[in-house]
Amino acid sequence: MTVSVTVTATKSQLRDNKRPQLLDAAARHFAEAGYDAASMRDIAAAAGMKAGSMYYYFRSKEDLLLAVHEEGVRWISDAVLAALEQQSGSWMRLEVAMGAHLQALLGGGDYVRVVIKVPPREDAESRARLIALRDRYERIFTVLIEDLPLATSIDTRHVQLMILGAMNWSPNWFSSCGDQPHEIAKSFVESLRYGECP
Amino acid sequence: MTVSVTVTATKSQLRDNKRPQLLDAAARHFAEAGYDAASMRDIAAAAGMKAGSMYYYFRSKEDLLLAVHEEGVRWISDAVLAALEQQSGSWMRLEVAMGAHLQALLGGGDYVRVVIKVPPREDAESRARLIALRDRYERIFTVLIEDLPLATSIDTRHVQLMILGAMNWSPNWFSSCGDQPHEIAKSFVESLRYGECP
DNA sequence: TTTCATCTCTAACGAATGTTAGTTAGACCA
DNA sequence: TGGTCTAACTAACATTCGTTAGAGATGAAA
Repeated sequence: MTVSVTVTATKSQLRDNKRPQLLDAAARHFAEAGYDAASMRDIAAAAGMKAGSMYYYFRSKEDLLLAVHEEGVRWISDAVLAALEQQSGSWMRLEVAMGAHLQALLGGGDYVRVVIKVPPREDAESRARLIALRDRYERIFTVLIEDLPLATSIDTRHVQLMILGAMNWSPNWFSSCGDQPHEIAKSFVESLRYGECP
Repeated sequence: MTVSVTVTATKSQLRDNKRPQLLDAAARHFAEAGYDAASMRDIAAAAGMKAGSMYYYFRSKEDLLLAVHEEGVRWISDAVLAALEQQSGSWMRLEVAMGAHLQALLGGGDYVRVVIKVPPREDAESRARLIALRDRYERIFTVLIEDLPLATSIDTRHVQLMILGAMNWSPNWFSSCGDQPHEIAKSFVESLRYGECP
């Protein structure tokens, strides 16, 4: 019995073996070239296949993008939630969350880069579901920001938009910056916390 | 001599010069669909021409994008510099500059949206020149931020990256926000100025 | 009226695209 | 051994794309 179980497990592992490579290749190409400029033939070649073979795993190019998106959202969510565990102090919690977000986005994470840089098409079937996924992720920051002891005149909604914008725009300049993701997070939080000099 | 000069000038003005309409159509399509998904045929149709005719005005699609970029940078630079005239007070100057930037970006400015959302291709010939143009524009904010009386521990370089990121990311959420560009600018500045409650 | 530059169109080219249909090699099961 | 499923391939299909060449059309100038 155990033998047969082991065999089937091995079999199903061998079976879907190239799906991860395919997703990796897609994530890399989408992140670097964008949706249109990343051709199915290029992605397939990077995964060691021919273009037609991909349709055994994914029904369409759009499906491939959606799969990458889901993986990316899961990845960054896990990273941020893990970083938040056992952290206390509202400012420190925001800082580690931002650090994890920036690390996931800038530290070579192709999947996350796709989530940020390559939005699903307007007419994509599962667009609504993906946007809902992303909204739920961003709600982590809603809570973190509402916990901050900010000056009463400040609109926390706008603070959140500012913070997410600042982070998500960072791939545009990071390579020529020199600082580490966590240093950048710390600096961003400081700018928010200590504003005008007394 | 002057007569002939005047005549040729009048002639070229009287001529049905569709270059501006062409640029408008290109800006709109690039802004809404991105570079690849905006086809020359669609752009031409929106300007009341056939695709082949565009090549009388522009040598290539890439050239068209570059022309839109230049126009966009000029537009937003003029808007921000005009808003800064006769404004005093470092915080107020930052606020009006941000308000003008956001207004140009969110108030239906297709050219500016292209500058922000559609970067020139990696292999584009004039990419360096355009990046230089944009850098010069962003240096307006370098000065504005260095003039702020910020807490000494704060890195003004990161403040600038945060502000530009917050602004340039705004097209992603603006439509479902409800606030006006200038209100958003004011709110962003407040978040920076009055941080932690005393 | 003829000439000439300006502007636009038509028609096509070659390349690239996402996708599909049919096939094949190999592993597993009865 | 024969039948079945998996996973990949080949070869093409129908579009669409940016771009070009050459031919008309239009209006000003000579």
